[in-house]
Amino acid sequence: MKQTNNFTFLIADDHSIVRQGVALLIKELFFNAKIYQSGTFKDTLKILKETKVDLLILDINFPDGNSLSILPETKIIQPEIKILILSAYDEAIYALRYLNAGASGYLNKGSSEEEMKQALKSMMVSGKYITQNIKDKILDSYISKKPINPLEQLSNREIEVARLLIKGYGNMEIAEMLHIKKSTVSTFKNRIFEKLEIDNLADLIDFFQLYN
Amino acid sequence: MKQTNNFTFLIADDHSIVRQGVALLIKELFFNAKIYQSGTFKDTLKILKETKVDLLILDINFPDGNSLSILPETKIIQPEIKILILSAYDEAIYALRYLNAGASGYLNKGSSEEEMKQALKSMMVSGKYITQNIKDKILDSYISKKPINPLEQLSNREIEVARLLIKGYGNMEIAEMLHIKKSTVSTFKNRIFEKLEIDNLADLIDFFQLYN
DNA sequence: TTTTTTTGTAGAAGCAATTCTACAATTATC
DNA sequence: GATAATTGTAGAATTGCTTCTACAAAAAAA
Repeated sequence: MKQTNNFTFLIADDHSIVRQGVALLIKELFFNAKIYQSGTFKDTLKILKETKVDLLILDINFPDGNSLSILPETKIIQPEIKILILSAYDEAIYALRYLNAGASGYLNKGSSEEEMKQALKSMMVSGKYITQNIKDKILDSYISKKPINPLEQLSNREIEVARLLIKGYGNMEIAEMLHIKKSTVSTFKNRIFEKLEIDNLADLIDFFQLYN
Repeated sequence: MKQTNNFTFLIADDHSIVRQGVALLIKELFFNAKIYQSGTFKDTLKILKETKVDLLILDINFPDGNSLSILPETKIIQPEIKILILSAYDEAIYALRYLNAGASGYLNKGSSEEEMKQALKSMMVSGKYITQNIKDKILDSYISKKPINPLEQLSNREIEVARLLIKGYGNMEIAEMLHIKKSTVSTFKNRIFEKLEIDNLADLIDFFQLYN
């Protein structure tokens, strides 16, 4: 059954097909919805300044700069706005960051149509949408008191090693630079990976790009 | 003005919103269109085997393995099929590869709705769609023979391996995925590094971030 | 249309990285 | 103040990765 409420949506994504797809979904759920679209950072802020928006649907890979920095700006312009993050990554790591920065929902692009509709409804009704997966993460973070920035878990020496690793140095090179044995470097690498719950260099590089 | 022809489309993309968006676009242009959708490699081939499809719209980042290898298979099953590649990356390097492998059109996800409609119409009318941008690339590549983008130096298989490497997969995993020996993966890794004049994964990731 | 280069593949030997175990020193926690 | 957890360090065994060599097929160059 279609809602008759007069909500206003802004879809911020640089891919017009994605915008079209989301718009279609919204129309199916909210009959009278006003839907705005923007493909750039600039346009997004422009629309936000001009028009009161109920729900901003924001793509995580925004072209000009990272979408993380839009969040605080958006909240300043429209403190009441609800923000649903649309992400191409399934990594729940990213979710916490965005939720912390002011978003109140996080949705993966790979989700089914049903999940998406659920997310949209949930955002409009209860103002938030968080999957069980992410809820678990948040709980974990409370229980274990792990910092939101996972890199804070690393000890000084671990950070030191991690920095050299992401620059592309091998274990032996790092051992020489830090005047320790290569087996020690391996141990550190292992501990770093364990703490961040990853198992390869590419993910470590991602982490440093995101959180550093 | 709407066409009345009875075309069949298959949209292969792992993101349902994208599929919805494309489907909407097609419906606007081709009134009676039959539209199939698939979210995996397997489904795509299954549908192709069962149903005659006029136009396959294929996402470049298909989850299970690379979409490049679907092209020859598709052409074997349905030699008459037209293929339009949908890419999230800037056309640059990839377009030529895919056109060479049997695609007859290449479209960026960031294109405007108008461009997309143009592409779809063009695919159905003339059987191909290539932007001026790509035409220029083709010309350039004929004239200068020198790739502007260093990644163009890599062969198809090398690109394939490189993309798995930057996702963090190890040699053995890649060997399994591509059904080759791990020593072969090592050889490829070496050739990739040589061609790009680098010697570690971190630099490879940088390269892909810059040029891709 | 030969000749040369590139591409896709792999075996074997050697080298590097990981895993498992360990331990003392520091730092938290109870 | 005593007990537990974390940190910095390393050896040995194993596993994974690189290097060097090789070869056939395809593509490009001469």
